Amino acid sequence: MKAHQVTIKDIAKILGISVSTVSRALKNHPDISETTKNQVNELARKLNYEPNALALNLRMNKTFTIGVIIPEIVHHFFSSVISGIEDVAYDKGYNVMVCQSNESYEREVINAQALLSNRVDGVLISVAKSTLDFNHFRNFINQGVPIVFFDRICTEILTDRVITNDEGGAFLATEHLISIGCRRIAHFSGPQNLLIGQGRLAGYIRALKQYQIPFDPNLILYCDSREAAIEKTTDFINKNPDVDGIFAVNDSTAIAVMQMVQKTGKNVPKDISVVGFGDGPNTLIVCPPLTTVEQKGYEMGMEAVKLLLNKIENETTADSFQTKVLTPLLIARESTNRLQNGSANV
Amino acid sequence: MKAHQVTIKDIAKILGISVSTVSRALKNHPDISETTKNQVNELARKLNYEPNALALNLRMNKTFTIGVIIPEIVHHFFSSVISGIEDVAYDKGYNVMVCQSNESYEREVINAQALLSNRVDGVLISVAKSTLDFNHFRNFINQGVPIVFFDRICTEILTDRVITNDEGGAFLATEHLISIGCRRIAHFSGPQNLLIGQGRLAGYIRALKQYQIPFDPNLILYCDSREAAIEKTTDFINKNPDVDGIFAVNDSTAIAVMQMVQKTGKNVPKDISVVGFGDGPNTLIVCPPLTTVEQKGYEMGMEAVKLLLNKIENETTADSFQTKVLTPLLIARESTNRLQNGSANV
DNA sequence: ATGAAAGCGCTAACAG
DNA sequence: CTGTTAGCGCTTTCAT
Repeated sequence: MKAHQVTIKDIAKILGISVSTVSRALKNHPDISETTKNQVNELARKLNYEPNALALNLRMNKTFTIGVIIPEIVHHFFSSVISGIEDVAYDKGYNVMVCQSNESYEREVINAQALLSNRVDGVLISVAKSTLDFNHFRNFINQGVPIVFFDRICTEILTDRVITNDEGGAFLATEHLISIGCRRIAHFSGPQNLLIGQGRLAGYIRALKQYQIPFDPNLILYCDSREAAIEKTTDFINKNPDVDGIFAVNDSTAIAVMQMVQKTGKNVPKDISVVGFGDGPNTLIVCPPLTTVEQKGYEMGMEAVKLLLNKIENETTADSFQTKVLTPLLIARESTNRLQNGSANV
Repeated sequence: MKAHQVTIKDIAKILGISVSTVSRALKNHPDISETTKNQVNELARKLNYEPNALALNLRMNKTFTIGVIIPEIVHHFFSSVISGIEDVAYDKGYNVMVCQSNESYEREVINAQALLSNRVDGVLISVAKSTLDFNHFRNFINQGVPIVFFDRICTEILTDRVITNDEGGAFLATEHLISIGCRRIAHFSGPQNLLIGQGRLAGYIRALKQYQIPFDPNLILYCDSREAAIEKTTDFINKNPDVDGIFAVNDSTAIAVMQMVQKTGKNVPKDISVVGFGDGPNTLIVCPPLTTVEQKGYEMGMEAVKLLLNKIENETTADSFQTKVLTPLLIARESTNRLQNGSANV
């Protein structure tokens, strides 16, 4: 069914010249006469000629395509990252192939294989929660395909990386809670096999230490999704009625926590102040608006792809790897505002 | 820099057999002896052989890749669609190449060219707001590459389509406002060059007619984003103080409208009830939770890619096109609940 | 059961 | 300035 796609051979035949001349004319090679160039280009346009990227890629051993392996597209942070990746890649003439792992190790392996098979020039990876073995990533290195990890990085493989300073961000969040007077601060944490989870917990602990707030392990609860928060918050609050501040590992958890706290009749921020992490669009919509740590997805995507393109196009940088750390800022909103009577900040 | 990727030639040389034998062994061709097959497969695994998809695609004139052109990835609806596309495509052994138009016609054209050049087997398209000319899409048809439009479709080109029944959804939304007692209902509309904008307006008008509510063109305001709503709502409410219901073309507009209405001191839903369209995650988070029309992005993606794969794999269906219409449902929440005193529905 | 050879569309020496 | 040729990695007739 596929119609015959026009090739340089067709153009050559019609014009009675050789394919190499056509090829060169199309590439504006200086050797070719203006007359020929014009003829070729005109006919190419008329026939709707589209160069066959497959043939080109095969010949050149270069695809101008970069792969992305990401846990989930339906997620404000990750879709922002993709957007950043796409915008930069597009400017440099690269295509992007996005694969979702859906947080599944098996699917991540298959994604990696597909990208390898398609001979992408490089790969950007954010690791799935369930991934514990990293050999499918090592394959890229072995085949000479550069990779860059972002956000959910893998420390076992030496490559470029882009991360948020999670520890620092968590410190800011916790420090902020302390500064507004909270003394019994809970942390709703992420999985501790992910650096993100570790870092955010570490920042929380460091802030407590620095301000000499006693650290109570009972105030740490593994809870990193809206669903988990809805399930666990009420019970946690009942068991720890003196808690006056909560720092959650991400925004959606924080928002759900806030809503559950409100359901118990307590006031946010007066009784319990809440801070999230991520600065997604929901933070402005929820009531009260959520204080959070901004996590710049779009910029992370841009930085990651820049590092990757640098490796792809610069042979010289092959052996030096860098880790780019994005420093997050605290965005204070009503969910931690104990002074005024919180007018909704739209 | 790129390491030499192992080819069937390498395997053939090492084993002292021909490439065709290797090729056949790898494909489990019945002609090949078990011994040879085993040898080949074992060596392939040992050498980390990955078939070169480029060569295969070139040879077969088939890429097992489908392209997607979408206005914006950072958008709950569209990222859900992509997710649906990916999941089905993945099951059928296809890769997905996602391109964002960023609502720009020029970029859409370039995306189309890139996909054409990469010889994707088919394309899924949701048209950019600014697109008025469709020849870049006709190119696909001319080259025998099937396309399916979804959500933001193009009626000028005859293809398969997947849409939401926007008119019906808008009717439901408006009818709901009428049923709770609203009589001065405004519509914050989308651009009228998009069918979506047209359909949602049409449903609104039909509901008014059916329930004999006088239609007042002054109550229709072009306003389809959070930013626009923040800018225009206050003024609109001041000029039309008797408005008691608002149906907005999408959720983010509806949410911003609600927040602005609240800022004027009016109560939602008592004074003004609000309905959105889309059922994104924000609808549950906002206060009060937003009544909306559910728009199933994930399913739309699944349906669209199914239609496409059917066209790709079934020559017979080449000339019959269908339009799949997803019927939306109304999800009633607190933003239109005038009876009780709205306990937040988490 | 296996091999030789052609060809997918394109580029790049090399030769004139 | 243009043509000839080989080859990228793979599949597939056609031989044997």
